[in-house]
Amino acid sequence: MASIKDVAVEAGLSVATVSRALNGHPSVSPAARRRVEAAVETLGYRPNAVARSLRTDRTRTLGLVISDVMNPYFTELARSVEEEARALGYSVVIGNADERPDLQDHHVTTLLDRRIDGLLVSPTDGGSPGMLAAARAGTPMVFVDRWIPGVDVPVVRSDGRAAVRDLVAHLHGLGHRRLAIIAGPAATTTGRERVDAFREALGAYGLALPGTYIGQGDFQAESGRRATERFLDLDEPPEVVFAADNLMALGALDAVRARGLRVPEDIALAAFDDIPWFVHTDPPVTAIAQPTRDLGRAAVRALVERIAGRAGESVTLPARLVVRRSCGKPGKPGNSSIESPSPVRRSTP
Amino acid sequence: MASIKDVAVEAGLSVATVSRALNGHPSVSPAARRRVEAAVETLGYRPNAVARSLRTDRTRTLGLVISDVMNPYFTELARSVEEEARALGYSVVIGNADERPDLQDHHVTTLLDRRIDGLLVSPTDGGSPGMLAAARAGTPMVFVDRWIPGVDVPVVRSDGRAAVRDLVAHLHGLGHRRLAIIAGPAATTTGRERVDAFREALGAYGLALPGTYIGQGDFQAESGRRATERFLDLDEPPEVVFAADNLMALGALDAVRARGLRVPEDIALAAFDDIPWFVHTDPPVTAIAQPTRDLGRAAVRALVERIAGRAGESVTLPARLVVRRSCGKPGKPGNSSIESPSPVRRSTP
DNA sequence: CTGAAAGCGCTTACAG
DNA sequence: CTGAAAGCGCTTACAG
Repeated sequence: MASIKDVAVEAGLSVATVSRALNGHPSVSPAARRRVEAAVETLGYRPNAVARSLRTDRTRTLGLVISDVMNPYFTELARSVEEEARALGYSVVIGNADERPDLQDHHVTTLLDRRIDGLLVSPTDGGSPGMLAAARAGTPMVFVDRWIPGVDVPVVRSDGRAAVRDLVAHLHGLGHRRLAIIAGPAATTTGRERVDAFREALGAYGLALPGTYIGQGDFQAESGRRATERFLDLDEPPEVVFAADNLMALGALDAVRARGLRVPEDIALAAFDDIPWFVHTDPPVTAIAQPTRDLGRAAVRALVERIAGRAGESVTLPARLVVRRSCGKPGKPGNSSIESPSPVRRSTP
Repeated sequence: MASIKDVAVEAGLSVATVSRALNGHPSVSPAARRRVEAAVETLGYRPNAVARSLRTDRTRTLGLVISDVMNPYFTELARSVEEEARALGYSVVIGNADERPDLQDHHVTTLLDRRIDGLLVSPTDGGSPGMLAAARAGTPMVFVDRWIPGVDVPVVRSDGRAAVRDLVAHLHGLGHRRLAIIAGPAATTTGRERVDAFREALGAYGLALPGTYIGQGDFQAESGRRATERFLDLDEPPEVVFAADNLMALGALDAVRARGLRVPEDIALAAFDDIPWFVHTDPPVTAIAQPTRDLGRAAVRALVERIAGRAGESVTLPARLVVRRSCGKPGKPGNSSIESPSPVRRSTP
């Protein structure tokens, strides 16, 4: 592969001048510029980004460590992060932590070893040692979606509190009184917050959230299945199950179906995180939608600010309720948005 | 950030000895090794992978350029690629081409500039100039899922021919005679092959595949919707729509539902690529499942072979039919596998 | 406007 | 077993 030295020889110039021409430095004569261009063309030369990074101490690469790529929410987040980064001249390298602290550390370490310019993290499980060390060491960093209290890093996330209130209003309006939740890991902020918001919203209606109605999940489908089975085994099973993410909702659907029960007739279901498939599940699932694209964009912008040595602001965007049919026939759901995309006909009248 | 020089000073050794200790070179005294370890520990030293790469001309990084991260099939592929790569000591950088040749070239170029050791590609649209140039230039490369005829690169893919035959047998057994397909881009191998396999399988039953029953899609949901609308507008609409990927099937479901029609009563639906959600759509979708994990693993292994200068073998794995309810009441579907995961009860008896 | 030289942080023959 | 030195491919003060 041709190096800058080859280009210099071909162009009859020094590597210094070639470098300057390549980088659009002003003090290069038009003639030299033309000869460099010609040489680059004939040699098919491409600058070696590794060498350039070593010299400049910048890689123009961002790291993104997320908890689970297979989760459509994170996939969409990753996509919008890459788009915005590309627009700003950065590449992004994704590390999939799979909700495992050790894997999260593996990726953080690898990324740092490769000298990425900044790190976007949705921390698994209250943060892993390596991740916390990186934050302390002053690596430009921004938390997305989840964050770690007490760590001085900007946070870009969405606030589901209002949407959860809308959801509970909707459920209460449909006559439901025994509401359960499948929570995410208590070590994650989103795991805790969604339970807190749910409990608080129930409180406004004088409803309690007993321990038996809190299923412990890990944001994976299988845990949603198990938690739902336990709910169904109770002497007094809940009338509604609210899954704190879309994968646990999938597991809940599995469990309900496996018992030959129906949603929403036998038990209602709602989920945090809206995904395209929820329109087509049986029944379509009522969900809380995050402004995922905007979150990704804001996170990248904040990180690039940090890299430039500026503050990088935290951003909180509201989530919103999307009512479908999985909780029963829609009533008058407060200030929530109602989705009626087309002349939907129910197969069971 | 501490460099190897700092470690050398701290340990009272030369950088050469530190480097050797770090790399597990045999000719380092136990005493020196201990001092290096101690120095590394106190300084929190981590080798700079950029410098190492420049020196060794290897990055231990693989590039993966796929056509659409949001497609669950590719997400799963990416995941298994990363897993296998990690097991072999490689990182992987993913580029999302979004079915756009220009974006594919952007990623290939960026990846090559960063001197990745090898490239895994699922080519968009018959290949982009930069990608073809990379292949000619001898970059270690392997095609996954899709490939480009005439380009001398190992191909790891799955063969859906037998599964498509099983599908057509299943459909024929259910009494369907007017079968349509929503094809992928004709420029992609998977776009063409699935139509060919379908036509061939129909031929075995003396059924034709008229042009009006071939919808031109682009593997995105929206194109599935449009193609389905056109089918439904025909004087004699098809009885079955076979979508060549899962996203176009989603679009087809949208279109059918928007007209107030039902699957499978009004029109049957099947899809290439199986995904977890197909179990929970209304109705559950009959699909052809690829051995995605195995494909990812085999692709990485072939690429690592190539990087090592060896041949790297092409691999073709069979896909298989998974019968659910979207084509009508299951009959006796030849040698296909029938999925009945649990005591499923149909809500409409 | 141009070039010679230093240096980024490593690894690795070479000599001892 | 260890160290001095060269060199990977760039960029960038410095001098002219």
